[in-house]
Amino acid sequence: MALKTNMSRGEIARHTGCNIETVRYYERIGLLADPPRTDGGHRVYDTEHVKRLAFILRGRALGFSIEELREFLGLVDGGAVTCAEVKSRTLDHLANVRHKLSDLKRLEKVLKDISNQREGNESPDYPIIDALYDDSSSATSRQRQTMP
Amino acid sequence: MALKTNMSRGEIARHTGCNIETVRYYERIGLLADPPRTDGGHRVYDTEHVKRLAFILRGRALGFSIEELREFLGLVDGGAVTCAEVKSRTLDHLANVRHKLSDLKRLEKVLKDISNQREGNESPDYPIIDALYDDSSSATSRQRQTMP
DNA sequence: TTAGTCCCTGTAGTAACTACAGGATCAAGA
DNA sequence: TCTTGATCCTGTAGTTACTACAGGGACTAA
Repeated sequence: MALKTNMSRGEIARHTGCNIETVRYYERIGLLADPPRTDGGHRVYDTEHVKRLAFILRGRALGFSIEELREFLGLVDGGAVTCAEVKSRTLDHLANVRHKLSDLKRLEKVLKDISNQREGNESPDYPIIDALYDDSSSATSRQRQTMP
Repeated sequence: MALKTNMSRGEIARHTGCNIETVRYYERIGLLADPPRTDGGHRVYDTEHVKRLAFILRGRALGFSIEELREFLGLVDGGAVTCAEVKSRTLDHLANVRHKLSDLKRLEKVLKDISNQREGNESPDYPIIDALYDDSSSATSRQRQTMP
């Protein structure tokens, strides 16, 4: 369906499936720009706002912190970073994303195995934990989910 | 390297790369079991604790909520759920995981493109946002990242 | 023009950590 | 064995990322 323009705050919240208070929060902390208003003071959002909000929400669902998303969006907005910085940060993010990908793939496999096996038997110890655990994964090489 | 047993709280925190207070928090809310103690009252952790903690931390980094992780761990511990419930929840989680996978793959592709292109030029609008945005992704079909 | 729904702002609560204070325990070295 | 510095203990309070509520104003359909 085509995306309606000139939406209210409630409408973009409903469209993206988030709480209206979350939209408000992202505006307050500067992650979403303040949209124009009607004469009466009601906010009016366009498709760019919706896209940006949708991006933030999915990013959050994927475990990126607000500050990481601020950086992603900085790449878009052309913030006060140099070209070399953009490249270096992008590569950092890429490594991070690839780690998450491989973790998720292992988890997917285990869940698929469980749902295939399980119907009448009761094998008690699923390898779920092992799916996201390997001995080499100690500490420092991994990124944190939620900033300093 | 082989995993040391009988670790202190500080040691498992260091080994998994998390804050010592986080370990404490997970114990307080019952996500990690209370380990045995020394005569003096110091906690003593074994490899199972470490694995479980590592699992929780990665799960959190992937955007699963504490309650979702409690369910995953419930599958392991054989909580008070029926076999049919286990299956149904597993399938829910699987769908959720696959959504995250496809989102991450798109983000990976865009970041890779950026890091390949970008060196001297300045194409200003990266398709980052479009990577995690598609018009069909309205609201209700998506799972939330952080519980009711 | 009024009734109902939605939006406005400010403030306060919750989830998931994170930090700090003041004291006890532990392990290594003298 | 004693000391000393690092680490652990408990309790409490702060932070991040939302979420909820209250009291009043704007918008729209009848």
